[in-house]
Amino acid sequence: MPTRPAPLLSAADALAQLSFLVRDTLARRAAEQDVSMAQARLLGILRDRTPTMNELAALLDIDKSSATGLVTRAEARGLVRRTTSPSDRRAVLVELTPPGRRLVTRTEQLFTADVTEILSRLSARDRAALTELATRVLQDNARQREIELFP
Amino acid sequence: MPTRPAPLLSAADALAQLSFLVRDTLARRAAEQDVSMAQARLLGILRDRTPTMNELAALLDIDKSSATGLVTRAEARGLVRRTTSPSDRRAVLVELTPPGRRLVTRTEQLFTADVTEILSRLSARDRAALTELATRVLQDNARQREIELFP
DNA sequence: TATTGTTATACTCTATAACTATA
DNA sequence: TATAGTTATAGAGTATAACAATA
Repeated sequence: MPTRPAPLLSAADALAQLSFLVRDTLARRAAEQDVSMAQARLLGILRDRTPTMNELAALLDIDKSSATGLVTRAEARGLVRRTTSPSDRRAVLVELTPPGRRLVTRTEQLFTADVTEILSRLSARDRAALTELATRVLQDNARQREIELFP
Repeated sequence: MPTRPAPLLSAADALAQLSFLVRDTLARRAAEQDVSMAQARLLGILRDRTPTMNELAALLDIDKSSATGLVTRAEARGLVRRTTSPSDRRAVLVELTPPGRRLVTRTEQLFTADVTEILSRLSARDRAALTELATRVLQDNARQREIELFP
């Protein structure tokens, strides 16, 4: 087992700065497609789910009235669509349209290439370790917030 | 050497979601002190500098008119103060007030405690590994962009 | 009565363009 | 003329509170 040098950043500083780096990378790719960060996040969530408006607000951690506006603007651009839930006529399901899905796919491909580049100096083992540790942290958090990390 | 289970998220997904988690955590603590994410970022930058309005806009990567509004709102809350540059009467210097500095310090302490909690399910070894890997990624990125990670 | 979603309203943050004061 | 900063304006994103429809 190789020993590692002591980190020069605290855990808090390292995670904060890494999050800014990742965020800026994603924001740049989203902006290339004329989509804001909030819209990109919305579309990313809808990639694998068709949540109700309430569930969507919980997943985005915003108020349901904010989710209404976000979805309305995305709908006006033809990226998502509203349907009425068959099981509860009060509930609204939100799903990607084909153009919305294409945009998500393109953004994802570009962002994945960016992350590959960002991690390119790590060994394959270290890349896997970083991904696995991040996933565990997210799983712990999702469990605590009682939301599903893997839909 | 213990083997790790294969991650259920891709590196891109894991880093994207982790960045949202960290950002939301910081935003929540800032909100507790009635400060937005943008205000918190502004105050954080002013912790170690007294830039001109122009330099501030560059550091925040926003338009100078946006910086004007940001500083005006922070000034109205007594968190920052404007002074005229002695060397150029057009230029405005922005600096923290004592209450602004106290707020920065408190927010930093709270955020550090949050990160400790977020990582609490990891072993000490895994926490150190995550911090060290994140730091290496940031160092690699800073080197490539010819920027100093540690100023 | 409780829940789901929308609307009305207000504030923050951001950008573009036009403007003032100084260099 | 050029630069530093502000103002006017507009749009996105967010929250709170009140509301309608459904359960």
